[in-house]
Amino acid sequence: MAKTSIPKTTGSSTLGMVAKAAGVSASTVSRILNGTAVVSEAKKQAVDEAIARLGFVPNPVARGLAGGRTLSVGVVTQSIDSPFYGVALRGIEDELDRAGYSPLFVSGHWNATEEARCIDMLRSRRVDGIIVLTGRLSDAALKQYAKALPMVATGRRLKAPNLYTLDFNNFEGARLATEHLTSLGHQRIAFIAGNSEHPDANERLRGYRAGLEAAGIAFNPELVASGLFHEESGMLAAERLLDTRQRFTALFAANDQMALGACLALQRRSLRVPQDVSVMGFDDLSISRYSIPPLSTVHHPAYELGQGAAAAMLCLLRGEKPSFNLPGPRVIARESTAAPSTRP
Amino acid sequence: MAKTSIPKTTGSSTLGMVAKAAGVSASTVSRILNGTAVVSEAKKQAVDEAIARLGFVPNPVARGLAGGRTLSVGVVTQSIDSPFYGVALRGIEDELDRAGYSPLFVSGHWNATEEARCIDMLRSRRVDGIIVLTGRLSDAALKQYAKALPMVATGRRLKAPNLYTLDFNNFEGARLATEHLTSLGHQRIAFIAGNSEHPDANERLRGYRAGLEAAGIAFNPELVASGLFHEESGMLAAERLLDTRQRFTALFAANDQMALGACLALQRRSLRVPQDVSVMGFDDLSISRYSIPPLSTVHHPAYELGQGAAAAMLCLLRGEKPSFNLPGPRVIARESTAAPSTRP
DNA sequence: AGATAATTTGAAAGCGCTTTCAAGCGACCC
DNA sequence: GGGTCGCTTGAAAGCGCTTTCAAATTATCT
Repeated sequence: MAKTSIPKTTGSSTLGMVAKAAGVSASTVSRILNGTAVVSEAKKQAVDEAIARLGFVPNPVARGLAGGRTLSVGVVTQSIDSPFYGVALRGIEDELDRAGYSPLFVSGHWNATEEARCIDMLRSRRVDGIIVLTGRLSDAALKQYAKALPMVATGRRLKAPNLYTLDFNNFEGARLATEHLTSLGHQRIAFIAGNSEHPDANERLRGYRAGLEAAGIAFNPELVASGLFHEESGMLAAERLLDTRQRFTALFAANDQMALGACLALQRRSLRVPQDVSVMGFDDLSISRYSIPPLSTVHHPAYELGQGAAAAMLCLLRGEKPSFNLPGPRVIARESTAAPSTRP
Repeated sequence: MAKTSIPKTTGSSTLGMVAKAAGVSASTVSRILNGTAVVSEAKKQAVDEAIARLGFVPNPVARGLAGGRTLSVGVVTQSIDSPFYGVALRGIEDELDRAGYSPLFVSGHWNATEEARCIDMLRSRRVDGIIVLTGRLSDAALKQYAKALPMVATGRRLKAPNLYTLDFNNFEGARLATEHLTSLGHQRIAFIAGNSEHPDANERLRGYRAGLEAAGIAFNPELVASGLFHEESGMLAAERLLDTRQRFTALFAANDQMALGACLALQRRSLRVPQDVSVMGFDDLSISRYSIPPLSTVHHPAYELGQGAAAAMLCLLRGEKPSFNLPGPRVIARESTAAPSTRP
């Protein structure tokens, strides 16, 4: 185990002590700390020196009470252990940290009521702003919240004062995925959709249909099954698809987790991926690179999404207008997709 | 999208307003809120009614400043998007939530210095206690911190006032895994260890050796390669193992992620799992149930670990002595392990 | 030079809550 | 019946910081 410095006695020096030590008033120290006003160079020196000597660290709690700003931003995610959003959280954390802010993560569990509770809680904790990762809150509610606090939301496209949204192009991603499959020569492409309360799910379904259409393939509702974005549901959906006796040479799932579940279902029925059925996912989870076979998928820049959301929040906090371009979708062709075998 | 109630105007009523509305003093309201002292039933009624009518919610920031308690506990994890610790975080979140506390997650990135910074930060935010999920901080540092704040740590076994630790029996888990393999008839069992700065890594290696010994199999250092607990490193380690030309019929990796990476390496060399090589993981990540083939592993109760840590913290906070029994390790035999094929 | 405007600075009033401290008030006792 | 004790309650003093507001200082102008 690495050697660790013994914790210093809690930074319990206060602004008042710094003021006294530097021979100035508390207000002056505060002003220097916040750059709220011009202070003579001499005093600034003295104060800086005193701060260093006392190892003073401002107390965010007191700051929050007095000034209203806590240097913390609330993050409403849906499940703290989501493999996809987890990466986004890391992006948020990194970006916020750079600016001296800290995130406050809370989970809404895909439930509007709970998300609202989370937001109330965050507000009572006086966060300076709130980032909402997708979720089920209505656009109206979000706009309403933005009247009181800077808000950034992902997974939607909204314009409102004090609110910034960034959205990944799910439609285009799914269209590209489908195109990848059709260009390999697949004609009968099954689709495992996400649950339709999820906005992304519908966009991806639309993209799938657009991709088919572009290739002149008729949409066949019998080739579509629905899942809940996790492995188990993907497995079940694939089984249902298989049970319909509809033939298909490729299977596109609305996310990697369902694709992985589907692969297992195929394998259980002795169908080989990709020789018998090509499988395509969506999101590019880090695990997908190591599945067997490595999963072809659409890269979804989760880290950048989180980072961008945080950067936008920082802008809002500074009173600037954020502008951020999320990388577009791109197909990652790995080994789970191939041309259909010649004899069907 | 689900319909959402419009956010109520921020709960900006204060304790003072409640006091006035109920015709009592602020102190009385505070006492009722905290149960700090006996208050006549009549006033209690009046206050409760006023609280309800005004929709009053105590401001945790002010509470934190005045009373020192913020109803929040800091959680030092190593990476917010770890598939294993993510589940533990969920356990913490759930358990804390039940008691009205909220977690403050920060990432130490497996770096003692950074962990120390995190703890300082948490303390400056006046958390009521800190949970450290494994990590690299020295035991001494932890004990030191515990002098100032209740601490709970996982991944070690320590006795100190105001400090509670809970540790999973990694040794026994690895021993059981090895036993599972030997009892299937494997004699040549390779091992992918974790990096040795990680305490768990060493325990698991010990368990592997103990398992071998119990079966009367000599430990062969050439059959051990080292990884970094992620897929890529598992894949690389497996390749190194394969390159040594040492024969082995089973491969045990110190965690699931490395096991999954190893599976891919085997597949790339046209070795079938489990027919040619049995593979065993450790941790039982949710994904492992859906890998191909589904991975045999040792169940590590991450959720319960988090929950237990949180419960212990709540005890400490109440001034009680925590006592919590973590479920022991148990082998989950899935399809990646089988008896070795008769002709080697 | 005297007056006025522009700066720097400190005193003091909170932010919303907790927590002494002591007052108020019946009950209880000899 | 006066004194003591135990209980509920309110006033007031903070917690550590920000932010008016006004005083003190310096610069600027006629």
